[in-house]
Amino acid sequence: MDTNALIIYNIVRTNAALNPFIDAALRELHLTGAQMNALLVLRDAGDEGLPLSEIGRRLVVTKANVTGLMDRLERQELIRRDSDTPDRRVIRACLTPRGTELLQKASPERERVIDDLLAGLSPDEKATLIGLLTKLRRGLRGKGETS
Amino acid sequence: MDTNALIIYNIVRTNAALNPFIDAALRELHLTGAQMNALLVLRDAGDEGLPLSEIGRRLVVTKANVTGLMDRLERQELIRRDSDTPDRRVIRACLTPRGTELLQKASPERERVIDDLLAGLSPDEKATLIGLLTKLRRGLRGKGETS
DNA sequence: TATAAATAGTTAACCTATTAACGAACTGAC
DNA sequence: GTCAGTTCGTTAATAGGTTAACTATTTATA
Repeated sequence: MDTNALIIYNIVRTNAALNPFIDAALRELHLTGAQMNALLVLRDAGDEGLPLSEIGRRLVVTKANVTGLMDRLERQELIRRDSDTPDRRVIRACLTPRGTELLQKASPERERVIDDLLAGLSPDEKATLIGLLTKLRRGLRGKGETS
Repeated sequence: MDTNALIIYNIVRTNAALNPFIDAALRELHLTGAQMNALLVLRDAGDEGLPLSEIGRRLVVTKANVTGLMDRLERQELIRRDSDTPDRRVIRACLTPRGTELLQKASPERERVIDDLLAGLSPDEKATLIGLLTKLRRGLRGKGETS
């Protein structure tokens, strides 16, 4: 395998290797990674929540996917949809009290897991890694798709 | 966001950013990334193909997923299932002539796309990136899941 | 003002992935 | 030889992702 293919392989493989650890911490909360990310976006947004389209932009997923995600979070009563908006096309999602409470319980644990996973890298190595991945992504811009 | 969370973010984001480019090159072949990976595994295996369970191990996916993948590749007549095996539980999959031909057509293009995507990094940077991601993954071993 | 274009969200169909349950076949211990 | 356990593959249900087609609404323009 040449160097370039090896880089793609390493990124895909590392991403895949990290997921089970992150997911395991979420399972006892009956949440998936995608659901947690959606909840975190909503928490950062504050009390009024966000239009579904904006959630899609922040998560970099399609609006069809947002519909499904919100359906499943709504079924768990972690978010609610609010149609009472000035622009009547817009539906805002926001955390329920139950959703807020779940995040408060989950955040310290999440941080602990992440810190543990990356304990093998020094601060310098972490900075280098962030820099290289960022540079790689910058090199993708304007190459065809909007990523 | 602290450094550790930023690393996770960067890996997930970079992986997501790469996928559309890789996928776009596959679309004209009517293949998905998962299907291409399965075909590549089968090509490396040679003429006799591989048991479905072994394909799952190499792709690091479940056997249920292998069943579905093979179903779709078989429908396109790129692979075939062979039940005529010593152990009658085992089903081997192997490339059809059509599957082999498709890979020959696809490989140079795939390589070209990958090289283009990584043109922004110097050889030194590429080596460093591979080293750091490998080290990160090594740090995960023995931490709970088998990755 | 009427109409065309853009935007917001849903739905349907598909692919990839998971877990759980199952049947069929093999293996080993008695 | 039989029976328990294990392995192989399939199926079904669920989740996350996609694109394409659709409705409803808003905005811009002629």
